[in-house]
Amino acid sequence: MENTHRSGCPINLTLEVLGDRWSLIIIRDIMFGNRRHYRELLNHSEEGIASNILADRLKRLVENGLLSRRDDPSHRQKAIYSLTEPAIQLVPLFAQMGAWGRRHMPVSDELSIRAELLEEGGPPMWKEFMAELRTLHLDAPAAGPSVLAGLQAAYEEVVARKKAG
Amino acid sequence: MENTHRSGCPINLTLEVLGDRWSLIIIRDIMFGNRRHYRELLNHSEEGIASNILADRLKRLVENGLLSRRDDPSHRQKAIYSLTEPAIQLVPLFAQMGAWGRRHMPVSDELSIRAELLEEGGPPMWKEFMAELRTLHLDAPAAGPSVLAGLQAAYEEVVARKKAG
DNA sequence: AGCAACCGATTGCAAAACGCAAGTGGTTGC
DNA sequence: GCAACCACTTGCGTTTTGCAATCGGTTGCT
Repeated sequence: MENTHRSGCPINLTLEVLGDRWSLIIIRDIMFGNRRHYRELLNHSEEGIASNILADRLKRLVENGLLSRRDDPSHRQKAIYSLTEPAIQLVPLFAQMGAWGRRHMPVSDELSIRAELLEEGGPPMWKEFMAELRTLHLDAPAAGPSVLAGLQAAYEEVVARKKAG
Repeated sequence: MENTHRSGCPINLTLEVLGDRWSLIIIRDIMFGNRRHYRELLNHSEEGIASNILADRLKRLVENGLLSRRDDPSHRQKAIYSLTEPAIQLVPLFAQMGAWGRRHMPVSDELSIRAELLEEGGPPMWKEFMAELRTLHLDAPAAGPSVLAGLQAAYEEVVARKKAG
């Protein structure tokens, strides 16, 4: 028993694992941006995470069972980070966080379009998205059209429209 | 422009306001435990928050518009903290956090019964609960039976059963 | 074979946040 | 008048964060 918890409350325990300023950012980038390597997470980070923080969080998230890490067969030094089933089940939480942020915080258009679609899609879309994440991260059999591709296309359309207009 | 944000992403902005180990704990205690005074939050804290951290978080949450603070007419020194509408709209987020924690973390029975009921009740119950919170915190007109009382009764029943059994 | 670019981190260091215990100045009830 | 209570604050040692530079190893290109 290395780990002593503050309390057995579900909300507290969730906060003990995910309650900091970076853990969910990293999971978000893996989930919605399909960034699977350390270097991708570091260089494309919208929020500018520091390399030591990223390394620490990846380690903690793997220890806590939210990510898995395996070697990349294409490069002896590369590691591939994947979502685990518990992390995939954070989709509804992300949807609610996005919906709340969109309503109450000064979000930007291009970065909130995905949250908007995810909110409008509701639980059926979340389930579909989770199934897709399982095929990407857990080697589950693929099925149906891609929610991720739809979200990405919508994002790129907003970016393009902003650039044009 | 006092505040510079890491990015305009809704999830990031939500984390900038709520992404620490205490802010949501405090809102949870006000929301589900109806603790409205500093001393109540401090002394009945399941997780043992320190007094300076509590003071700092209350200040920040008021500054960020999640709580409001007003004088208690019954005691010149007492302050009453209330949820604002943005904080009340965190109910679905709490429901998802509780559901996730219950599935993936070592929760205790008596502290997770409320999360279970909130999950089972689904969006209709959340809406009802939010309406009730508005009457408690925003002086909205009261209506219907009390979700909060139901959650509290269920919690106390589990506690009593544990004590007896 | 040599070399630049890239790989996932690690290190050093200063600043900020945290956690604990004690204390502050004031109010209330008896 | 006095103990209990009120919302906080202070001091201080520990931990975490953020930033920049660096590490030893791998890869692709020539």
